[in-house]
Amino acid sequence: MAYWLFKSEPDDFSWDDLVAKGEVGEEWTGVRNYQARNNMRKMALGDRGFFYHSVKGLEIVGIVEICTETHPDSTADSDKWDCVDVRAVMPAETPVSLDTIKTHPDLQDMAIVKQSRLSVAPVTEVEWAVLCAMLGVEG
DNA sequence: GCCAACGTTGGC
DNA sequence: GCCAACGTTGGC
Repeated sequence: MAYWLFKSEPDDFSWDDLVAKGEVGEEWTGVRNYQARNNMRKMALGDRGFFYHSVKGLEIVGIVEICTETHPDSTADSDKWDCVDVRAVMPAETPVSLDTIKTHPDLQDMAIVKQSRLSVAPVTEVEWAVLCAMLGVEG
């Protein structure tokens, strides 16, 4: 299984919005960046990810699961953009802030530190384990 | 194929 | 609200 990080502005689509969608989840639409799209193309059913609030909050607030295969983005006006559906698995017991991530020695290579604009990014197994422990959740 | 101009993202 | 970083566009 692979691990990922999804960023969203809470004013646009928040963790609570995803929780409200329940087991069915929601299409992760609107990605118009090739690198982020390519990351989504590598995702598989059952992969897990972090849900991060950008702009407002600046912290990881929950765990999501990829609940569809990659499929065309229904909101795109061309056929080159794909997405997956994600559903909320569990909230973070203790959200982890960007500031904390930036100061943790094991998390310096994360895209959120090095490439802040990438909205869908891969997470390594080590990063996953470290962050799950900090979040107070079972990876 | 290069690069300047422009638009968007996201932290501060 | 500002601005740095980055990606995309389009003229040459």
